[in-house]
Amino acid sequence: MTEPLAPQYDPSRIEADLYRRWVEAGLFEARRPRPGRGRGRAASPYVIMMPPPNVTSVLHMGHGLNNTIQDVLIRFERMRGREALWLPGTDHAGIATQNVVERILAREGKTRFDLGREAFVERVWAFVRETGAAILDQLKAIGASADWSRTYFTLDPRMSRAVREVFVRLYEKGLIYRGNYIINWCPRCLTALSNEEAEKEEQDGRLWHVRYPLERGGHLVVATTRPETMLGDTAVAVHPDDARYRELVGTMVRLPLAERPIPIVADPGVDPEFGTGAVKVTPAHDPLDFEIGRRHGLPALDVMTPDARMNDDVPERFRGLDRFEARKRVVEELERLGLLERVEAHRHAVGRCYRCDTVVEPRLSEQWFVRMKPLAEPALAAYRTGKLRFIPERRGEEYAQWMENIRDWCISRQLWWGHRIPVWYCERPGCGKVTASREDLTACPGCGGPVRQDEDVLDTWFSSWLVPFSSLGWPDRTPDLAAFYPGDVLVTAPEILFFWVARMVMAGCEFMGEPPFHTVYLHGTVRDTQHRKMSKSLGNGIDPLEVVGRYGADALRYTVVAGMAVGTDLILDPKDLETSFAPGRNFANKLWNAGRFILSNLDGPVRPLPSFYRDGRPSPELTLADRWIIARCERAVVEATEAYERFRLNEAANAIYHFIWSDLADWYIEAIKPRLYGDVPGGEVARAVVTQVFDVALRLLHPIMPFITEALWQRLPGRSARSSIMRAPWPRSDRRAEDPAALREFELLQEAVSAIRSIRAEYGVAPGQQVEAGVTPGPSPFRHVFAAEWELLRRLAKVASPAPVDGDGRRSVATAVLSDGSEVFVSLEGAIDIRRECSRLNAERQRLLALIESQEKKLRNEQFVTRA
RNA sequence: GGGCGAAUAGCUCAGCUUGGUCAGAGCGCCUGCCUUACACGCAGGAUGUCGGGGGUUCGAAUCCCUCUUCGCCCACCA
Repeated sequence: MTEPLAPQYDPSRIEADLYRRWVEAGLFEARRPRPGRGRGRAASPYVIMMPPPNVTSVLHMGHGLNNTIQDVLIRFERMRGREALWLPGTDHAGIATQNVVERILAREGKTRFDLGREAFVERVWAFVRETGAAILDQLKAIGASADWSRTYFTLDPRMSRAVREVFVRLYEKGLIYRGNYIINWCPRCLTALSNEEAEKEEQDGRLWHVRYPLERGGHLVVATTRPETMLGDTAVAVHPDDARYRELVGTMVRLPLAERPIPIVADPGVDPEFGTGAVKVTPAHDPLDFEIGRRHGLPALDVMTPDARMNDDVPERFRGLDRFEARKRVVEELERLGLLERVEAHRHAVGRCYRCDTVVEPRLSEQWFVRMKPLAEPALAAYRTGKLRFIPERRGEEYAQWMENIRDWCISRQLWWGHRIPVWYCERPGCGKVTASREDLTACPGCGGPVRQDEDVLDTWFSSWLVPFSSLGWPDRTPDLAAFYPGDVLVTAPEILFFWVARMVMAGCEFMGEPPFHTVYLHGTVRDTQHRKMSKSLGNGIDPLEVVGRYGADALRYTVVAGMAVGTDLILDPKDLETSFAPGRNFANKLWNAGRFILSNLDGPVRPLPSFYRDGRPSPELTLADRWIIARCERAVVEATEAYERFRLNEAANAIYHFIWSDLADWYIEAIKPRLYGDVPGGEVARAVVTQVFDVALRLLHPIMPFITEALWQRLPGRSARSSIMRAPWPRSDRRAEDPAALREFELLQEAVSAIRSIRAEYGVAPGQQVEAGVTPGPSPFRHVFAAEWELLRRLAKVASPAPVDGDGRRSVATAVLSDGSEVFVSLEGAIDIRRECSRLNAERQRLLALIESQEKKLRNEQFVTRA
């Protein structure tokens, strides 16, 4: 324990070791409040649900940012005495994980169909077990103090129980239904996607104007962005009030290429302003067309295969063509037939698969849906009544808007990896019973006939939206559930506000009767210097583990916390880690060295001060510098605490940084050196004060920089490697410490010193030259200046008692005579710098002149008005 | 098409809710220092008409209007 501390702080030597000790001591594990065990009134627990990362994911800066923020909040509240539960888990992430394994299979020249469903799922399980949620271990490297003893996986059997329970309950309530709708289909993943999973992206495209020959002669021109879908047209629609087409309604056109007659219908969904005001209707490939088709009883003709090739319902020459290939061929043929009137550039939004970026195909298919409106109402009410708040606030309106316009949630996915839909169909002809069941069925509950389970699995979010209670044991009434639901804060990136956060609120309201948290803190996105989102595909990512390796976890955490204000993005330069993370590293090193200095100077006698105060007044043993640093410390406690409470983590970081570096290191430690060295009496008090203040600083900083603060804190007198700063109480604010007089007087001294220093700098005299007993090469009057400065630095600790009073009433601490005969006084009344004074007076004069001028102007205007 | 946010030193950003004492931080740059905790440091210094224009006010980075440029979210204009 007594090994000397290296002058260079080396995080790699302490971080892993400290983390292991924290885990071994069980310091991350939340204990359930045990009423009646005499532990006194337990504070209410503080609970954060970690957004479960994908099991197969690799740590990126987004995780780093997200989890650092959560860890800061958790550590803060834990020190404040609340039983803090940060509950981690991993998500099975249906599409993403299945894609990963399919890619591995592809390298072996196989597809999932070669293995078959059962073997494929087993293969994915093997993969997941093998990679072993490495992401969670990576979170440990950045210091995450999550309760690993409660880690869940969204495909665990206990989670499956919750999923089935929810599915069956909603089904029985009539909130889950199966239907034929246009859904977003990913032709590459071969599965349906929810609206949220189909990311809209503006893209330059074209608008083709195509002539559809009227059966009674002439043409009707329709505009389309996707000509290939015309092969599946079953009507043309116009607006009912559109005079141009009124008499055509009810007549037929001949669909080119497919050579089929199709009707012209009138529908209010058509915008007469757009294109030609006539729209081709393809009910199987467009949501609006689907609605029109339904209103008019039109057939839906699906012309594509699941992987978006033209199927057998199109003329033979198009069959098997990829949709974009088919588009080219269709356009070419139309052109040859003279049916292409014109083409114009057109910018429009296309949906892309959020996982593989493939352009989604709106496709008619039978899927399972959740009726969302009844679920959304209580979730919206929770926001409106203030039971749920957002930081930043404006996100609340986004949430409300989404809730108000909510659409049903397509929950079936044509994948194999996931929670299989707990629905069984009776295979006995004539029965056809459909049963949703909590238990696996082997026979139809209606007729006893053979049953077949639905082939599809549930959207991965169907398990994640239950996490706030399923991870605590729901549907059982477990002690954990009773103790830790509802939680407090949800910290996440805005991207998954609708995917996850909104749905968790809905599930919480529906199944637990209240939202799972009261605050949603949405932080920004990590971007590069060109404000592009960091991503693997762009190659502009920063590997947090590399940062940890080079600068330490504390430096990483400091950077992301200090670098981001509420509601803004975090910009980092992937090409210049030094610039981004050196401040954190430098700060850690500064703190380390301050600690080294303090610890190595505690050998001497320490006067244990039971309190710095006697009868509410500062003890007379405290010098001005002591009282000042205690007051600054008090201010830091208040500012940091308030900033943490308000999620202003950057403000907390800045306040603590400034206190430690500018106040404690730059001034106080310098000021007490003469006392510590024994040049001046009072060393024992200085030791007591500096220990106390340093202890507080470490505790304030601990949530942000847990490792270095722990390493230093354990070395303070009376502590051991077994004690942990994690269990140290949060510093309490003490109003007696505010001491405005000490602040004011010490600040005057600081000003005095700077004034003297700048005078010295201006005349180019180096401090080293002062050593020769006032003999300086510069103009001789300045030797007073040197003497004063050095004396001042040495004696900061002693000047609390009144200095001698000059003839004119000033209590001078230092005096400087300029070569022009003018003087700079430095006194406890005020540090007067002649230049500052002049500029102040000048500014005052300017202000008065401006005031007079504007008053005159006003007067003139009034006179003018009066005259007029 | 709607809604929202941002524009402050070379770079990354605070400050704006509650107008004056706020023009700031870190990095970078310049000068001088290896002063017995720290050169990942110390002490000084330069740099901004707070995006443009207008308004309210005795006074605006801060409030209002407008323009410009970026960015985000929502939306079934084929």
